[in-house]
Amino acid sequence: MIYGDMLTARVHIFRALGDRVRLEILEHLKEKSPLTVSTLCELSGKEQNLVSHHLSCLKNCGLVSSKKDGKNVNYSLKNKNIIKIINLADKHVRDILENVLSCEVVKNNSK
Amino acid sequence: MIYGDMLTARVHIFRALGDRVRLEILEHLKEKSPLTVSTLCELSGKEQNLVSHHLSCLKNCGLVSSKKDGKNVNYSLKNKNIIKIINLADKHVRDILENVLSCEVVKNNSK
DNA sequence: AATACATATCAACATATGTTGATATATTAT
DNA sequence: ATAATATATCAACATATGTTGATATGTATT
Repeated sequence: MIYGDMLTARVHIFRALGDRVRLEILEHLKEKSPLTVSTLCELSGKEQNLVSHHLSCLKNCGLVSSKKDGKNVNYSLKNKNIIKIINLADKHVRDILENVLSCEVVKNNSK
Repeated sequence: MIYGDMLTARVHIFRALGDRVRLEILEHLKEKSPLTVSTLCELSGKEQNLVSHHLSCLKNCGLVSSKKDGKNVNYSLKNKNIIKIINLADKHVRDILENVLSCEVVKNNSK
């Protein structure tokens, strides 16, 4: 069986990923890294304090890294692993959609 | 940019994974599938209503499947993709640990 | 039919979490 | 030094979520 600490870490990672605003931030960083906080605010249309708050969560969970540059702070995806996790989640969603679409009952009715 | 629906689906999947009890259930199902609700209760030491509740969440999110067998209900992991996602999360945790351990400052101090 | 067993569901409560507004900190420019 | 900009943090509120206890549903057994 798995260690309690690893389980806790798993929970934290998935919780960090289980928020719309944070996923949007990651999506922007996936398209272009690094980005400043204010740029992320513009792109997401969210308030600065909210974006900062979520960025600190993402950073605590090791999903993004930050580097100070003057009065700006540049955020980047921590590594490619995060993209893999998100892609697998997307694949899962698509697989489930396929299951639904392959339902025989629906298939027959829709003919 | 990603579609809103896909983003919502992502959030749901990660939220479903971001709970200790649900991850424990998945861990048990990873070791052995299928398992009945009562067996999962014994293994996890949780109440039946709680386990049922979380199983319905896991099922809604397509992470487990169920099959009725008399008065029992057998639950299984939906597919191998879920194991991959969990493994990637674990890898991420380990990667972060490695980052911490490779910190030069700490290295020098601990010599 | 009555009972026991397995599972699901509901209401209520406690807690965690996201959001907002205000404010603090730090850096650059005037 | 002062003002302006960028970011972080805090308290307070609203909402979502997990948990618990009670109950309902469905199946097998006697």
